Amino acid sequence: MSDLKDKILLVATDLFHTRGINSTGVDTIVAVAGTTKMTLYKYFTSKEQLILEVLQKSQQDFQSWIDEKLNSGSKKPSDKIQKLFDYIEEWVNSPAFIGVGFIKASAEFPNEENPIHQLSSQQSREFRQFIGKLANQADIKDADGLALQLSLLFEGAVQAEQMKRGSGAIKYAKKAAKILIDGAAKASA
Amino acid sequence: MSDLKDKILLVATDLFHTRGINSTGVDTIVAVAGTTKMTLYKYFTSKEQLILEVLQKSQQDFQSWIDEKLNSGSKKPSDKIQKLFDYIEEWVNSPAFIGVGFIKASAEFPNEENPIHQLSSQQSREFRQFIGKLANQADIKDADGLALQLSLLFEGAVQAEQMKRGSGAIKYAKKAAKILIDGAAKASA
DNA sequence: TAAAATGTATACCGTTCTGTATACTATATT
DNA sequence: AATATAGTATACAGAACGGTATACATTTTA
Repeated sequence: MSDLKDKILLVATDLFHTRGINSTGVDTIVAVAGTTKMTLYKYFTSKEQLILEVLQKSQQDFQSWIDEKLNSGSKKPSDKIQKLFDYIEEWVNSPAFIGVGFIKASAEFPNEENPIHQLSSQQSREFRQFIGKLANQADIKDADGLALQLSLLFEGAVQAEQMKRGSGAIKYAKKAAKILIDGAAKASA
Repeated sequence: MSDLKDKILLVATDLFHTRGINSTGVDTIVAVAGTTKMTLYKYFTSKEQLILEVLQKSQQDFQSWIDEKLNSGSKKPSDKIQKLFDYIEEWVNSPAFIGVGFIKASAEFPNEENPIHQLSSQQSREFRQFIGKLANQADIKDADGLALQLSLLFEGAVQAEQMKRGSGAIKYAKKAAKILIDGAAKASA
């Protein structure tokens, strides 16, 4: 992949998060990236395509990071789901954290027929299913139900953290998650 | 208050939620409201002012609705906080539900110096404090902590419900809320 | 060395955006 | 009847938007 395409993706990701997607013009993106519109439109057929690729790359990066963390720790399923929010807290508190793409994108593009909304919705669903798989392997009875609850905490905490950095939202989300997981584990015994 | 100002506020509220704030032009608003830009700018000094008033009115309406519900039921504090998510579920499942303004607005205006972001942030904080007051009256020990957790569930569920209507998110949020409330109540005994 | 690919620079097109100026009409109020 | 008030209709200014056309420079490849 070209260096410039990467640079454009990186810059766009940052600008979309700090200024909003609709409020960020392609002129601004190329200016910050140090290139021109001609180059941008060589790699991306449209601004919409650029947005979609930014969303995809962001989610892939996050998912890879989480996967690696989970694989480097305990292999026991019940440990894994317990550790999940510890890793999320670590990720949210890292300086590189700028938010979750699909949460913002679905707010800026509420129309369900919009491709950007559809991708956002799909990413949210996939992350919930990922949690569900962890819950299932940990032999939790209503794994899908717990996964939905944990994803609500996750999305709520990220939202809160974006509204005000250092709000401590993620810390309390983690505590809540542990209570819900323990409750669900007990119910399955 | 003028009929037309009310109508503009109503139409703007609806359009902002269904199409997004930045994606809704004042031309569209006045066209749907059946009036002209001259009239809009007689009542609102700018689009930003209109957005701020829409946010304020939306939150006031919601808060009034919740207050009334809580006052018409049991006066016992521990009942009140237990009932809170029942009312929220009723509200989310009502046909009139279109979302929570401050959640979307803070996503579209991420800059913390922006007045719209500031109002959104304040409204989120006020709602959390409202839950905290209920928790306090119910003699829950870490009332603020529980309030934060419940607000995360609230915001997460509304977010999820907006991504896909009928997702059942609010139902599971309610279950999670009951678990967290019971846990917090026990800890204070 | 010739040609192909990659990127830059810049001007531009058509559209849409917020916001305003101007002139006109209908309705109350005094 | 005279006058203020509320609203309409419409045109337009000035800027920003997404996207394209053209011409040129640089590097890679064959």
